[in-house]
Amino acid sequence: MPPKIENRIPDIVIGRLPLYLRALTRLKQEGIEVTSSHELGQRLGISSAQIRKDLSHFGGFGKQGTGYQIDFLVDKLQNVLKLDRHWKIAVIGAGNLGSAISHYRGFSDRGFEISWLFDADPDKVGTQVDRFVVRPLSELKDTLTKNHCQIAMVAVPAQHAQTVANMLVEAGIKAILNYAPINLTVPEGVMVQYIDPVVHMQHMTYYLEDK
Amino acid sequence: MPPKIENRIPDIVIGRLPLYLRALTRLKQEGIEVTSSHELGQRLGISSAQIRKDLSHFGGFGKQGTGYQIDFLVDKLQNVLKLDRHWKIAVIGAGNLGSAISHYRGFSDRGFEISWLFDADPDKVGTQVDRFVVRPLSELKDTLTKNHCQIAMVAVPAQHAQTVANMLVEAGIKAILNYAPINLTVPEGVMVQYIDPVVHMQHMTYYLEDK
DNA sequence: AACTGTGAAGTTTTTCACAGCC
DNA sequence: GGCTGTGAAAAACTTCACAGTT
Repeated sequence: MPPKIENRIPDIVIGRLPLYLRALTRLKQEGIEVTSSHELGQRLGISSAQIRKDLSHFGGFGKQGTGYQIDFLVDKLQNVLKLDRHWKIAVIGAGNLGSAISHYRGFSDRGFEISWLFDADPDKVGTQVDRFVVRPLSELKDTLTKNHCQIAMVAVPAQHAQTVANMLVEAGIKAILNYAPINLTVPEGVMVQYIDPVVHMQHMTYYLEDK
Repeated sequence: MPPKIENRIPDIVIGRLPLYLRALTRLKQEGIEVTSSHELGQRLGISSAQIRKDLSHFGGFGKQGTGYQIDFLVDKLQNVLKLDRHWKIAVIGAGNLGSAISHYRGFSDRGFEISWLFDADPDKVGTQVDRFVVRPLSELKDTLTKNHCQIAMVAVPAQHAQTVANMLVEAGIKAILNYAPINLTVPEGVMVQYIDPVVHMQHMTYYLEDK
Protein backbone atom coordinates (compact mmCIF):
# COMPACT_ATOMS: atom_id res chain seq x y z
CA MET A 1 0.00 0.00 0.00
CA PRO A 2 2.55 2.69 0.83
CA PRO A 3 4.02 3.39 -2.57
CA LYS A 4 6.95 5.41 -1.27
CA ILE A 5 9.61 3.87 0.90
CA GLU A 6 10.76 7.21 2.23
CA ASN A 7 7.35 8.29 3.38
CA ARG A 8 7.21 10.82 6.13
CA ILE A 9 3.62 10.18 7.11
CA PRO A 10 2.58 6.60 7.91
CA ASP A 11 0.12 5.09 5.49
CA ILE A 12 -2.04 3.99 8.38
CA VAL A 13 -2.53 7.65 9.25
CA ILE A 14 -3.50 8.53 5.68
CA GLY A 15 -6.00 5.71 5.78
CA ARG A 16 -7.80 7.27 8.74
CA LEU A 17 -8.14 10.73 7.23
CA PRO A 18 -11.09 9.76 5.01
CA LEU A 19 -12.86 8.47 8.11
CA TYR A 20 -12.29 11.76 9.88
CA LEU A 21 -13.57 13.56 6.82
CA ARG A 22 -16.68 11.43 6.70
CA ALA A 23 -17.46 11.96 10.38
CA LEU A 24 -16.78 15.70 10.13
CA THR A 25 -19.15 16.02 7.19
CA ARG A 26 -21.75 14.25 9.22
CA LEU A 27 -21.26 16.55 12.21
CA LYS A 28 -21.62 19.52 9.91
CA GLN A 29 -24.88 18.12 8.55
CA GLU A 30 -26.10 18.02 12.11
CA GLY A 31 -25.45 21.73 12.37
CA ILE A 32 -22.34 21.46 14.52
CA GLU A 33 -19.60 23.94 13.66
CA VAL A 34 -16.86 23.17 16.13
CA THR A 35 -15.75 19.82 17.47
CA SER A 36 -13.01 18.29 19.60
CA SER A 37 -10.72 15.33 19.26
CA HIS A 38 -12.74 13.77 22.03
CA GLU A 39 -16.11 14.14 20.30
CA LEU A 40 -14.74 12.97 16.98
CA GLY A 41 -13.06 10.03 18.63
CA GLN A 42 -16.24 9.04 20.38
CA ARG A 43 -18.08 8.87 17.09
CA LEU A 44 -15.37 6.87 15.39
CA GLY A 45 -14.34 4.60 18.22
CA ILE A 46 -10.82 6.04 18.09
CA SER A 47 -8.92 7.63 20.98
CA SER A 48 -8.74 11.39 21.09
CA ALA A 49 -4.96 11.24 21.42
CA GLN A 50 -4.72 9.36 18.17
CA ILE A 51 -6.81 11.88 16.33
CA ARG A 52 -4.73 14.76 17.65
CA LYS A 53 -1.51 13.03 16.73
CA ASP A 54 -2.74 12.12 13.27
CA LEU A 55 -3.82 15.67 12.53
CA SER A 56 -0.64 17.13 13.98
CA HIS A 57 1.30 15.55 11.12
CA PHE A 58 -0.13 18.20 8.85
CA GLY A 59 0.09 21.25 11.09
CA GLY A 60 -1.92 22.74 13.86
CA PHE A 61 -5.49 22.63 12.69
CA GLY A 62 -7.04 23.09 16.11
CA LYS A 63 -7.26 25.79 18.74
CA GLN A 64 -6.33 25.09 22.33
CA GLY A 65 -9.26 25.43 24.63
CA THR A 66 -11.69 25.39 21.72
CA GLY A 67 -11.16 22.41 19.45
CA TYR A 68 -11.44 22.21 15.69
CA GLN A 69 -13.47 24.47 13.42
CA ILE A 70 -15.19 21.88 11.25
CA ASP A 71 -15.30 23.87 8.02
CA PHE A 72 -11.64 24.68 8.35
CA LEU A 73 -10.60 21.13 9.19
CA VAL A 74 -12.65 19.66 6.36
CA ASP A 75 -10.98 22.06 3.97
CA LYS A 76 -7.52 21.15 5.23
CA LEU A 77 -8.15 17.42 5.04
CA GLN A 78 -9.51 17.78 1.54
CA ASN A 79 -6.32 19.57 0.57
CA VAL A 80 -4.13 16.90 2.13
CA LEU A 81 -6.03 14.12 0.36
CA LYS A 82 -6.12 16.10 -2.90
CA LEU A 83 -9.89 16.23 -2.89
CA ASP A 84 -10.03 19.88 -3.82
CA ARG A 85 -10.83 18.72 -7.33
CA HIS A 86 -12.92 16.06 -9.06
CA TRP A 87 -11.21 12.83 -9.96
CA LYS A 88 -12.64 11.09 -12.99
CA ILE A 89 -13.18 7.39 -12.59
CA ALA A 90 -13.56 4.60 -15.11
CA VAL A 91 -15.72 1.63 -14.15
CA ILE A 92 -14.97 -1.67 -15.83
CA GLY A 93 -17.84 -4.13 -15.84
CA ALA A 94 -21.46 -3.28 -16.51
CA GLY A 95 -23.05 -6.21 -14.70
CA ASN A 96 -25.11 -5.96 -11.54
CA LEU A 97 -22.30 -4.44 -9.54
CA GLY A 98 -21.06 -2.07 -12.22
CA SER A 99 -24.63 -0.91 -12.75
CA ALA A 100 -25.18 -0.32 -9.04
CA ILE A 101 -21.97 1.73 -8.94
CA SER A 102 -23.09 3.70 -11.99
CA HIS A 103 -26.41 4.55 -10.38
CA TYR A 104 -24.94 5.58 -7.05
CA ARG A 105 -25.08 9.31 -6.40
CA GLY A 106 -22.70 9.46 -3.46
CA PHE A 107 -19.42 10.03 -5.30
CA SER A 108 -19.64 13.57 -6.59
CA ASP A 109 -19.78 15.38 -3.27
CA ARG A 110 -16.78 13.47 -2.00
CA GLY A 111 -14.36 14.26 -4.80
CA PHE A 112 -15.12 11.76 -7.54
CA GLU A 113 -16.99 11.55 -10.79
CA ILE A 114 -17.80 8.28 -12.48
CA SER A 115 -17.07 9.15 -16.07
CA TRP A 116 -16.99 6.01 -18.19
CA LEU A 117 -18.40 2.53 -18.08
CA PHE A 118 -16.74 -0.26 -20.02
CA ASP A 119 -17.65 -3.87 -20.67
CA ALA A 120 -16.25 -6.71 -22.73
CA ASP A 121 -19.65 -8.12 -23.68
CA PRO A 122 -20.70 -6.96 -27.19
CA ASP A 123 -24.34 -7.29 -26.15
CA LYS A 124 -23.82 -4.71 -23.43
CA VAL A 125 -21.69 -2.31 -25.44
CA GLY A 126 -23.79 0.55 -26.72
CA THR A 127 -26.55 0.09 -24.16
CA GLN A 128 -27.40 2.82 -21.69
CA VAL A 129 -26.75 2.36 -17.96
CA ASP A 130 -27.80 5.35 -15.94
CA ARG A 131 -26.15 8.29 -17.71
CA PHE A 132 -23.52 6.19 -19.47
CA VAL A 133 -23.33 4.44 -22.79
CA VAL A 134 -21.37 1.24 -22.24
CA ARG A 135 -18.11 1.31 -24.17
CA PRO A 136 -16.02 -1.56 -25.51
CA LEU A 137 -12.68 -2.42 -23.94
CA SER A 138 -11.05 -1.61 -27.26
CA GLU A 139 -11.63 2.06 -26.46
CA LEU A 140 -10.27 1.80 -22.93
CA LYS A 141 -6.69 2.86 -23.47
CA ASP A 142 -7.41 5.77 -25.80
CA THR A 143 -10.20 7.14 -23.65
CA LEU A 144 -8.28 6.97 -20.39
CA THR A 145 -4.97 8.26 -21.65
CA LYS A 146 -6.60 11.11 -23.55
CA ASN A 147 -8.44 12.18 -20.40
CA HIS A 148 -5.57 11.59 -17.97
CA CYS A 149 -7.75 9.26 -15.94
CA GLN A 150 -5.79 7.80 -13.04
CA ILE A 151 -8.45 5.86 -11.12
CA ALA A 152 -10.49 2.82 -12.10
CA MET A 153 -12.92 0.45 -10.44
CA VAL A 154 -12.84 -3.19 -11.44
CA ALA A 155 -16.27 -4.82 -11.26
CA VAL A 156 -15.77 -7.85 -13.48
CA PRO A 157 -15.83 -11.56 -12.59
CA ALA A 158 -12.73 -12.81 -10.78
CA GLN A 159 -11.43 -14.75 -13.76
CA HIS A 160 -11.17 -11.60 -15.86
CA ALA A 161 -9.93 -9.19 -13.21
CA GLN A 162 -6.20 -9.64 -13.81
CA THR A 163 -6.58 -9.21 -17.55
CA VAL A 164 -8.55 -6.02 -17.03
CA ALA A 165 -5.99 -4.80 -14.51
CA ASN A 166 -3.25 -5.32 -17.06
CA MET A 167 -5.17 -3.23 -19.57
CA LEU A 168 -5.69 -0.51 -16.99
CA VAL A 169 -1.99 -0.39 -16.18
CA GLU A 170 -1.33 -0.16 -19.88
CA ALA A 171 -3.76 2.75 -20.05
CA GLY A 172 -1.85 4.65 -17.38
CA ILE A 173 -4.14 4.01 -14.42
CA LYS A 174 -2.41 4.54 -11.07
CA ALA A 175 -5.13 3.55 -8.59
CA ILE A 176 -7.44 0.55 -8.82
CA LEU A 177 -10.35 -0.28 -6.58
CA ASN A 178 -10.89 -3.98 -7.13
CA TYR A 179 -14.24 -5.56 -6.33
CA ALA A 180 -13.25 -8.95 -7.68
CA PRO A 181 -12.33 -11.43 -4.94
CA ILE A 182 -8.82 -11.99 -6.19
CA ASN A 183 -5.40 -10.48 -5.60
CA LEU A 184 -4.11 -8.42 -8.47
CA THR A 185 -0.50 -8.21 -9.52
CA VAL A 186 0.47 -4.76 -10.71
CA PRO A 187 3.75 -2.93 -11.31
CA GLU A 188 5.43 -0.71 -8.76
CA GLY A 189 3.71 2.65 -8.67
CA VAL A 190 0.20 1.33 -9.19
CA MET A 191 -1.97 1.08 -6.09
CA VAL A 192 -4.72 -1.47 -5.54
CA GLN A 193 -7.35 -1.46 -2.85
CA TYR A 194 -9.80 -4.28 -2.38
CA ILE A 195 -13.47 -4.50 -1.58
CA ASP A 196 -14.63 -8.00 -0.77
CA PRO A 197 -17.64 -8.29 1.50
CA VAL A 198 -16.91 -11.93 2.18
CA VAL A 199 -13.54 -11.06 3.69
CA HIS A 200 -15.27 -8.78 6.19
CA MET A 201 -17.84 -11.39 7.07
CA GLN A 202 -15.28 -14.15 7.46
CA HIS A 203 -13.40 -11.86 9.80
CA MET A 204 -16.51 -11.45 11.95
CA THR A 205 -17.55 -15.09 12.05
CA TYR A 206 -14.43 -15.86 14.07
CA TYR A 207 -16.04 -13.99 16.96
CA LEU A 208 -19.57 -15.31 16.55
CA GLU A 209 -21.20 -17.89 18.77
CA ASP A 210 -21.22 -21.35 17.31
CA LYS A 211 -24.99 -21.65 17.78
CA MET B 1 -13.31 -4.42 16.41
CA PRO B 2 -11.84 -6.89 18.87
CA PRO B 3 -14.84 -7.75 21.03
CA LYS B 4 -12.83 -9.45 23.75
CA ILE B 5 -10.31 -7.58 25.81
CA GLU B 6 -8.57 -10.78 26.89
CA ASN B 7 -8.04 -12.04 23.40
CA ARG B 8 -5.20 -14.44 22.88
CA ILE B 9 -4.94 -13.93 19.14
CA PRO B 10 -4.60 -10.40 17.79
CA ASP B 11 -7.53 -9.19 15.74
CA ILE B 12 -5.16 -8.06 13.02
CA VAL B 13 -4.14 -11.69 12.58
CA ILE B 14 -7.75 -12.84 12.33
CA GLY B 15 -8.31 -10.17 9.70
CA ARG B 16 -5.63 -11.66 7.47
CA LEU B 17 -6.91 -15.23 7.60
CA PRO B 18 -9.70 -14.59 5.06
CA LEU B 19 -7.07 -13.23 2.68
CA TYR B 20 -5.00 -16.36 3.08
CA LEU B 21 -8.09 -18.43 2.49
CA ARG B 22 -8.93 -16.53 -0.67
CA ALA B 23 -5.43 -16.87 -2.07
CA LEU B 24 -5.28 -20.56 -1.17
CA THR B 25 -8.56 -21.23 -2.92
CA ARG B 26 -7.18 -19.51 -5.96
CA LEU B 27 -3.99 -21.59 -5.90
CA LYS B 28 -6.08 -24.71 -5.68
CA GLN B 29 -8.13 -23.62 -8.68
CA GLU B 30 -4.85 -23.37 -10.56
CA GLY B 31 -4.23 -27.01 -9.77
CA ILE B 32 -1.55 -26.39 -7.15
CA GLU B 33 -1.72 -28.74 -4.16
CA VAL B 34 1.16 -27.61 -1.97
CA THR B 35 2.42 -24.13 -1.32
CA SER B 36 4.90 -22.29 0.89
CA SER B 37 4.73 -19.20 3.06
CA HIS B 38 6.98 -17.60 0.47
CA GLU B 39 4.69 -18.31 -2.48
CA LEU B 40 1.60 -17.27 -0.59
CA GLY B 41 3.30 -14.11 0.61
CA GLN B 42 4.38 -13.25 -2.89
CA ARG B 43 0.80 -13.42 -4.09
CA LEU B 44 -0.51 -11.35 -1.23
CA GLY B 45 2.26 -8.85 -0.85
CA ILE B 46 2.89 -10.05 2.69
CA SER B 47 6.17 -11.32 4.11
CA SER B 48 6.62 -15.05 4.46
CA ALA B 49 7.60 -14.62 8.10
CA GLN B 50 4.33 -12.95 8.86
CA ILE B 51 2.34 -15.72 7.28
CA ARG B 52 4.24 -18.36 9.22
CA LYS B 53 3.79 -16.49 12.46
CA ASP B 54 0.10 -15.89 11.85
CA LEU B 55 -0.56 -19.54 11.09
CA SER B 56 1.55 -20.70 14.02
CA HIS B 57 -1.03 -19.20 16.39
CA PHE B 58 -3.33 -22.07 15.53
CA GLY B 59 -0.87 -24.93 15.48
CA GLY B 60 1.61 -26.39 13.09
CA PHE B 61 -0.17 -26.59 9.79
CA GLY B 62 2.93 -26.91 7.64
CA LYS B 63 5.68 -29.43 7.06
CA GLN B 64 9.30 -28.43 7.24
CA GLY B 65 11.05 -28.77 3.94
CA THR B 66 7.73 -29.11 2.12
CA GLY B 67 5.36 -26.27 2.94
CA TYR B 68 1.62 -26.34 3.38
CA GLN B 69 -0.80 -28.86 1.93
CA ILE B 70 -3.44 -26.53 0.50
CA ASP B 71 -6.47 -28.74 1.10
CA PHE B 72 -5.42 -29.29 4.67
CA LEU B 73 -4.68 -25.64 5.37
CA VAL B 74 -7.94 -24.47 3.80
CA ASP B 75 -9.79 -26.90 6.00
CA LYS B 76 -8.00 -25.70 9.12
CA LEU B 77 -8.57 -22.03 8.35
CA GLN B 78 -12.23 -22.69 7.67
CA ASN B 79 -12.47 -24.32 11.08
CA VAL B 80 -10.75 -21.42 12.80
CA LEU B 81 -13.03 -18.90 11.11
CA LYS B 82 -16.10 -21.05 11.74
CA LEU B 83 -16.75 -21.44 8.03
CA ASP B 84 -17.43 -25.15 8.27
CA ARG B 85 -21.12 -24.24 8.07
CA HIS B 86 -23.38 -21.84 6.17
CA TRP B 87 -24.18 -18.54 7.84
CA LYS B 88 -27.53 -17.08 6.90
CA ILE B 89 -27.48 -13.40 6.09
CA ALA B 90 -30.21 -10.79 6.01
CA VAL B 91 -29.87 -7.94 3.55
CA ILE B 92 -31.63 -4.68 4.40
CA GLY B 93 -32.30 -2.41 1.45
CA ALA B 94 -33.56 -3.56 -1.94
CA GLY B 95 -32.27 -0.63 -3.98
CA ASN B 96 -29.53 -0.84 -6.57
CA LEU B 97 -26.95 -2.05 -4.09
CA GLY B 98 -29.20 -4.48 -2.25
CA SER B 99 -30.26 -5.92 -5.59
CA ALA B 100 -26.70 -6.33 -6.78
CA ILE B 101 -25.88 -8.14 -3.55
CA SER B 102 -28.93 -10.36 -3.96
CA HIS B 103 -27.91 -11.32 -7.46
CA TYR B 104 -24.30 -12.07 -6.57
CA ARG B 105 -23.43 -15.75 -6.61
CA GLY B 106 -20.11 -15.56 -4.80
CA PHE B 107 -21.28 -16.03 -1.22
CA SER B 108 -22.34 -19.64 -1.01
CA ASP B 109 -18.99 -21.27 -1.67
CA ARG B 110 -17.33 -19.08 0.95
CA GLY B 111 -19.58 -19.86 3.88
CA PHE B 112 -22.58 -17.59 3.51
CA GLU B 113 -26.11 -17.70 2.24
CA ILE B 114 -28.14 -14.59 1.57
CA SER B 115 -31.48 -15.62 3.00
CA TRP B 116 -33.77 -12.61 3.28
CA LEU B 117 -34.14 -9.22 1.67
CA PHE B 118 -35.95 -6.45 3.52
CA ASP B 119 -36.99 -2.95 2.53
CA ALA B 120 -38.97 -0.13 4.12
CA ASP B 121 -40.60 0.98 0.87
CA PRO B 122 -44.15 -0.46 0.56
CA ASP B 123 -43.81 -0.33 -3.23
CA LYS B 124 -40.87 -2.67 -3.08
CA VAL B 125 -42.29 -5.04 -0.47
CA GLY B 126 -43.73 -8.12 -2.15
CA THR B 127 -41.74 -7.70 -5.35
CA GLN B 128 -39.28 -10.32 -6.48
CA VAL B 129 -35.54 -9.61 -6.54
CA ASP B 130 -33.54 -12.54 -7.77
CA ARG B 131 -34.79 -15.46 -5.67
CA PHE B 132 -36.18 -13.30 -2.87
CA VAL B 133 -39.52 -11.73 -2.19
CA VAL B 134 -38.85 -8.38 -0.56
CA ARG B 135 -40.15 -8.34 3.02
CA PRO B 136 -41.28 -5.43 5.14
CA LEU B 137 -39.22 -4.25 8.09
CA SER B 138 -42.11 -5.13 10.35
CA GLU B 139 -41.19 -8.78 9.84
CA LEU B 140 -37.51 -8.22 10.52
CA LYS B 141 -37.31 -9.08 14.17
CA ASP B 142 -39.52 -12.17 14.06
CA THR B 143 -37.81 -13.59 11.01
CA LEU B 144 -34.30 -13.10 12.28
CA THR B 145 -34.84 -14.25 15.84
CA LYS B 146 -36.80 -17.29 14.74
CA ASN B 147 -33.98 -18.30 12.43
CA HIS B 148 -31.11 -17.39 14.77
CA CYS B 149 -29.68 -15.10 12.12
CA GLN B 150 -26.58 -13.33 13.45
CA ILE B 151 -25.30 -11.47 10.38
CA ALA B 152 -26.85 -8.64 8.38
CA MET B 153 -25.82 -6.35 5.55
CA VAL B 154 -27.03 -2.77 5.61
CA ALA B 155 -27.57 -1.37 2.12
CA VAL B 156 -29.89 1.54 2.84
CA PRO B 157 -29.28 5.29 2.41
CA ALA B 158 -27.05 6.87 5.07
CA GLN B 159 -29.88 8.71 6.76
CA HIS B 160 -31.65 5.46 7.59
CA ALA B 161 -28.68 3.32 8.45
CA GLN B 162 -28.62 3.98 12.20
CA THR B 163 -32.34 3.29 12.54
CA VAL B 164 -31.95 0.03 10.69
CA ALA B 165 -28.93 -0.86 12.81
CA ASN B 166 -30.99 -0.33 15.94
CA MET B 167 -33.64 -2.68 14.63
CA LEU B 168 -31.01 -5.26 13.79
CA VAL B 169 -29.54 -5.10 17.28
CA GLU B 170 -33.05 -5.50 18.63
CA ALA B 171 -33.43 -8.56 16.43
CA GLY B 172 -30.35 -10.17 17.92
CA ILE B 173 -27.90 -9.52 15.10
CA LYS B 174 -24.26 -9.76 16.22
CA ALA B 175 -22.39 -8.80 13.04
CA ILE B 176 -23.23 -5.98 10.66
CA LEU B 177 -21.61 -5.22 7.34
CA ASN B 178 -22.51 -1.61 6.70
CA TYR B 179 -22.43 -0.22 3.17
CA ALA B 180 -23.82 3.17 4.20
CA PRO B 181 -21.13 5.85 4.46
CA ILE B 182 -21.78 6.58 8.10
CA ASN B 183 -20.49 5.34 11.44
CA LEU B 184 -22.91 3.20 13.35
CA THR B 185 -23.29 3.18 17.10
CA VAL B 186 -24.04 -0.27 18.47
CA PRO B 187 -23.92 -1.90 21.88
CA GLU B 188 -20.97 -3.87 23.20
CA GLY B 189 -20.96 -7.31 21.68
CA VAL B 190 -22.18 -6.26 18.26
CA MET B 191 -19.54 -5.97 15.56
CA VAL B 192 -19.67 -3.60 12.63
CA GLN B 193 -17.52 -3.61 9.54
CA TYR B 194 -17.68 -0.96 6.89
CA ILE B 195 -17.56 -0.93 3.12
CA ASP B 196 -17.24 2.52 1.64
CA PRO B 197 -15.58 2.72 -1.76
CA VAL B 198 -15.03 6.44 -1.39
CA VAL B 199 -12.88 5.90 1.69
CA HIS B 200 -10.60 3.64 -0.34
CA MET B 201 -10.37 6.10 -3.17
CA GLN B 202 -9.70 9.05 -0.90
CA HIS B 203 -6.91 7.02 0.65
CA MET B 204 -5.34 6.52 -2.75
CA THR B 205 -5.67 10.08 -4.04
CA TYR B 206 -3.19 11.15 -1.37
CA TYR B 207 -0.53 9.35 -3.36
CA LEU B 208 -1.62 10.39 -6.84
CA GLU B 209 0.08 12.97 -9.01
CA ASP B 210 -1.61 16.34 -8.95
CA LYS B 211 -1.90 16.40 -12.74
C1' DA C 1 -11.87 25.22 32.33
C1' DA C 2 -11.21 23.15 28.16
C1' DC C 3 -8.64 21.60 24.73
C1' DT C 4 -4.54 21.08 21.50
C1' DG C 5 0.06 19.46 20.21
C1' DT C 6 3.81 16.57 21.46
C1' DG C 7 7.83 14.28 23.56
C1' DA C 8 8.25 10.11 26.17
C1' DA C 9 6.57 5.67 27.57
C1' DG C 10 4.21 1.72 26.60
C1' DT C 11 2.25 -1.67 23.59
C1' DT C 12 1.62 -4.10 19.45
C1' DT C 13 3.14 -5.78 15.20
C1' DT C 14 6.62 -7.12 12.04
C1' DT C 15 10.93 -8.85 10.74
C1' DC C 16 15.09 -11.35 11.64
C1' DA C 17 17.63 -15.31 11.94
C1' DC C 18 18.27 -19.80 13.00
C1' DA C 19 17.45 -24.53 15.16
C1' DG C 20 15.13 -28.41 13.71
C1' DC C 21 12.91 -31.39 10.42
C1' DC C 22 11.80 -33.43 5.78
C1' DG D 1 18.42 -27.77 0.00
C1' DG D 2 14.22 -26.14 1.29
C1' DC D 3 11.01 -24.96 4.43
C1' DT D 4 8.52 -24.38 9.02
C1' DG D 5 7.99 -22.59 13.66
C1' DT D 6 9.67 -19.40 16.97
C1' DG D 7 12.27 -16.75 20.39
C1' DA D 8 14.59 -12.34 20.15
C1' DA D 9 15.25 -7.88 18.04
C1' DA D 10 13.51 -4.17 15.57
C1' DA D 11 10.08 -1.24 13.94
C1' DA D 12 5.70 0.74 14.00
C1' DC D 13 1.95 2.38 16.28
C1' DT D 14 -0.83 4.02 20.24
C1' DT D 15 -1.45 6.01 24.59
C1' DC D 16 0.04 8.85 28.36
C1' DA D 17 0.49 12.95 30.51
C1' DC D 18 1.39 17.56 30.63
C1' DA D 19 3.11 22.23 29.10
C1' DG D 20 1.05 25.76 26.75
C1' DT D 21 -2.77 28.46 24.71
C1' DT D 22 -7.41 30.38 24.42
